[in-house]
Amino acid sequence: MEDIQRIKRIVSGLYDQYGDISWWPGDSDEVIIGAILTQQTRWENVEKALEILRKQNISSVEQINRTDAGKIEDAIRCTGFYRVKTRRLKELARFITESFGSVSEMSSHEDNDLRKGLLSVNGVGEETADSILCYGFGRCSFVIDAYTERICRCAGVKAGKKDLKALFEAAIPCENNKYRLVHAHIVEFSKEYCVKKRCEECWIKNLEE
DNA sequence: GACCAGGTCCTTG
DNA sequence: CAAGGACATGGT
Repeated sequence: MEDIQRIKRIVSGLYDQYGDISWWPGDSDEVIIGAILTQQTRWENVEKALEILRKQNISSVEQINRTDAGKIEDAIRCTGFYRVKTRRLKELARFITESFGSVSEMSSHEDNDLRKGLLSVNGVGEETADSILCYGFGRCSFVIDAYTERICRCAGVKAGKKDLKALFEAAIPCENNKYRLVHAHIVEFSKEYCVKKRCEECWIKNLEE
């Protein structure tokens, strides 16, 4: 079976299993901040940090620009890597302000402009950039993470990690809600089966028939 | 106590 | 280019 076909089956199987779920809600500013905070970190800890940031009025890009690094570090400590993440938040916020003016002004730019810009910031890799595009700006930019790769390996997809983004984008109709849903499904499925090593119960490895 | 989490960057070979 | 380490806290 072709890779693309396998991926389509994964996508529809996941939808059958989980249906419509709400995942990573929040305005553009919070998604941008959360995208940095969630790097290599459990989402529950990110939520705690976001709550603290909200209470302290540091939950927008503009406020990140204005707030002392030390104060941000304290607020996001529970997400780990808090010094690097503070530096990344600062650099990203400064970049956004300097090259776009503001978060709302980013909306008028094309996906590719935004993506290239985001990727030029130290600390923003592909997954972070695509998360911001998909969940923060409603674009059709598919997020590939470690789980996606794992599931694809498990399903017998031959393409390497680098090619997965293009494959998923070819397999999914370009509707933002589908994009966010599929990525969400992959994460939920992975936590439920791969992480808990319940591989015997996993249908992904039997896509053939 | 060991091991991992919704990554990314930097250094080495 | 691939592999290995650093970044750090919190949960199982």
